[in-house]
This record gives sequence, structure tokens and C-alpha cells, in this order.
Amino acid sequence: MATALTSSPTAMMAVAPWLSGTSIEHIDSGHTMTCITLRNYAENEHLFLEGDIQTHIYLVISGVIALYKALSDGRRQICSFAYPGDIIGLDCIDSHVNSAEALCKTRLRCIPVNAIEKLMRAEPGFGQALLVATASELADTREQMLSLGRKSASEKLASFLLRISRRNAAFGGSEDMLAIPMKRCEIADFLGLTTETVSRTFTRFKTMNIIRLNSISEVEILDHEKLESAAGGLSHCGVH
Amino acid sequence: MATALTSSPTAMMAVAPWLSGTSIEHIDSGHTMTCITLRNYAENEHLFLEGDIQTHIYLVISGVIALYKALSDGRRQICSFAYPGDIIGLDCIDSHVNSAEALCKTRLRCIPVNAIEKLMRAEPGFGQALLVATASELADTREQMLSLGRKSASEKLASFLLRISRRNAAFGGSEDMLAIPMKRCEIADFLGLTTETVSRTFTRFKTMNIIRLNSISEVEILDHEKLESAAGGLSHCGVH
DNA sequence: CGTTCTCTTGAGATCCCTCAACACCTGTGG
DNA sequence: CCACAGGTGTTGAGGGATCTCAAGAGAACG
Repeated sequence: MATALTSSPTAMMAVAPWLSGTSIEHIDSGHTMTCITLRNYAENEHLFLEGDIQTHIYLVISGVIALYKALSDGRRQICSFAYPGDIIGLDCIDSHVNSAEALCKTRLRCIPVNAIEKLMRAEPGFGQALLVATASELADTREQMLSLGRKSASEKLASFLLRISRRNAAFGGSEDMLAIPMKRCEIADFLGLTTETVSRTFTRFKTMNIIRLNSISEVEILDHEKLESAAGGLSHCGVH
Repeated sequence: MATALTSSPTAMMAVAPWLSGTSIEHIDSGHTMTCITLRNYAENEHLFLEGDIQTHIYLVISGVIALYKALSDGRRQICSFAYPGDIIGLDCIDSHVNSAEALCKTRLRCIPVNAIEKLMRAEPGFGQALLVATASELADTREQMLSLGRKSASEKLASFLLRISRRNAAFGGSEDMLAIPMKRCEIADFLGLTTETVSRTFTRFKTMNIIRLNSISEVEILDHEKLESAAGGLSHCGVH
């Protein structure tokens, strides 16, 4: 249930306090089964695979997690990137519907699923916060479907960068200086492209003076307007 | 919040009773604002457009609705098809995140949003059912992302037909005789292809004796195994 | 300072899109 | 009953965006 570079990070933020505040510890007290732990994951380490039985919910403290689905021949589609504050693994089914992998050293708070169930019973507002977070995640996912199904490589990458920019802005960061914590191949797996195409599109944006690469993982947006127009129609068209 | 040819139609079914049973009428009584109505929509009629203020939730009684997002130049991506029993428009934000259009004559139960809010407060199980339904919808949407981002035209169409087949089976219908209520261009907008490619892929499947077209809107699966293999890896692969 | 991983760049192949023509189906009116 | 019109589906030819394969350039790490 990651907010995925979301346009509305606030929805997910509404859930996090329940999981990191005193509520969860209170619920938890006196139950030997439910133990909330902090865990560090190394780069490329997996939290779980698609089909695994759900045991925990994870709250990202630091780092980035990729949620993805894979085909048997190795092709994969990253569905979402989970940033600090995002929640992962609440699939509301007995087994996970996608795999989760840390893209860098990542610190997580692990909450057993039964603690979540208790929390939902004890705190009526919690379930509602989860619903809003899930619905907002669904909205983001559909935005990404539009990219995957109907946008060109340039439009996809431009949309991707703008999403990061917007998320940055929402968290009080810079709109123009973007940290890109994922590799080119991970961006490719998110956008439905190949690494080569991602790389070529980056250089095209560079030569057009739309962006500058200060390092491999830091993009500076030089021309916001050009980037917006490269991202294609800002969605929505009156259909009459 | 449509289940979209879902693999788990039961999740959505859990919500429908609240909206068609006595609970909703009970909640509703005595409030002039909340009036639950049945409405018929004609083919190609819109329920709402992306960005419209949310006024109602819709329960599909009969017919099919397409939820889509569009770009300003006319390209569009259908995110989900809503079948009888599915719920539409619960975006948990003040305005709709996608447009909704009837693909054929469609009958809907329209429930004002404030009735939903009341129902959530009055019936604790209702909010939970909504959460499960939304999470299941999210899972379906991610399955579709894998198709959009990583599958070939043949794999996309095969997956699409198998989804319908599975949904049919889950509702006690035929696994092999599929009603396709949407036009070729709507299938194309769902799969991220053009009508021509959809048409060509249909004929390829026909000449391979995988399917037969009894009419433009009825597909008979002749060889389930071949169709499964045409759909590509059944997702999930042990990593490395 | 070499090894390894990632990123970039190039050349050629391929799948799907675009454009275009035609076929089919349905409903309407003569 | 037939002719016609409009919408939809099919099929073909050609082009283009992206993929594949391959080599080289950087960056990271021991």
C-alpha cells in the first residue's frame, strides 16, 4: 500500500501515526504473538515474494522499496515505489499479490498482521484511514496505467520526473533538485521500457536542456515548462 | 471501485448487499437529501467525467461501465470494466479520478455519498468490506499493469480472454463461451493497443484454432491450454 | 588498480502503429 | 424487398518507435 510517488502523500501519512505512535504499542501489550520490530534490509534483499503468506505489514522508515510482479521468463513490472512513511504489504488477502524488494539499505518497522486486525477493531478511525490510503493508492496506480498503456517513452519519463518533483514539493523539498534513488533498469521496469531507452531518453532531455544530471542519481530540472509539455496532455479531456 | 473482470469477485460481492439490502434504506429514512434511485444509462452515456465533484456511488445492476482516463489529445486508457455487482465512483477524494461511460444500455443504483458516510459510521462491518473490496481492486489493477507494461499484443489479448473466462466460471457461467460486451476499440483502450492490432490478434487466434468467433461479441475458447500459454508466464517467478 | 556492475551509445531488427481501403452489420426509408 | 448510410470490424502496406544485441565508458569497491 505504498503511495508510489503519489500526488497525495497526505492520505498515506494519515495512517502512519497509528503504526508508529502509542496506539499500536498499547494494543500490542500483553500479547506474546504480536511483536513489533525494526529491521534493516540490504540492497536487493526481498521482504517477501508474490504468493507468500502475509505475516507482517511494513512501515518504511528510510530507504526505498519496489513492489513488483514478474513473469516466469524474467520480465517484470514494478507497480510502485514505497518511500519513508509508506506502508507495504496490506493486501487484504491471505497471500501477497506482489513481491517487495529493497532498492537500497532500507529500515522498516514490521507490524504483525494480527496487530493490524486488533487495531482496526479497537480504533474505528484506523480502518477509515486505511481505506482512504488504499483508495488514494488505487488512484495513483491508475494514473500509472495511463502512462504504461498510452504514453511514449519521453512522456513516460517526463511524467515520472514530475511525479518525483511534486512529491518533493509536498514534503517541503526542492521542486527542481531530484534525488533518484533507483537504478536505470528499475526505472525501466516501472515505466515499461528497457534500460537503453530510459538512458537514451535521459540524454535527449539533457541535450534539449530540460534537465541536467549532477550525478547518476541526482536530476536537476532546468526547464519545468518544457518538461510538463514533454509529459504530454495533462490528462483529462472533455468528451462531450 | 469496480472488480474489473476480477479474479476475486467475492470481495466486491461482500459490499453489494449493504447497498441493495435493507441497511441502506434504514440509514436513509428521514433524510430528504439522501434519495436512492435507479437509473438507466444509454450506450455511450457518461456517468461522470474525471474531475467532477463526487455526488453518488453507483452499483451496477445490469450492463457494463468503462472507467477510463484520457489525455488532451484523445488517447485514453480504460482502467477497469464494471460488471453487475460492481461498485463505481467511491474515489475517497472530493472529485472523481476517472471518467465513467456506459458501454451499452446499463441500469444502475445511485447512492448519494452522504448515505455511504452514514453507513460507515452506523455499520462497522461496512467500512471493512469496502477496504477489502478496494484492496482487491488494487490487486487486479496491478495485474493489469503487468499486461500493459510487459506483455505483447497476443499475451495481452489472451490474458484478457482468460480473465473473462475465470470471472464467468466464478459466477457459475461457462468457461469456454464468453460474451464480450465491449467493442474492439474499447478492448484496445483497455489493453493499450489499437483496434487494428486487436482485430489482427483475434484472427491470429482464430487461424491457430485457439478460439472461434460465433458472433462479433461471442468468443468460444477451443483450446484452453494454448490460450494459457499464449497468455505468457502465469506471473510469479522465483527470483534468481 | 583491477574487477564488477551500471550506464551509455550505436546499428540493426521487430513489433506495433498509421493510413487506407474494403467488408460487414444494422437500421432506415423508399 | 431492396438501396443506402453510418458505424464497426477486417485486412494490407509501409513506417516508426522501441527493443535486441553488442561494445565501450564510468563509477564503485575491495
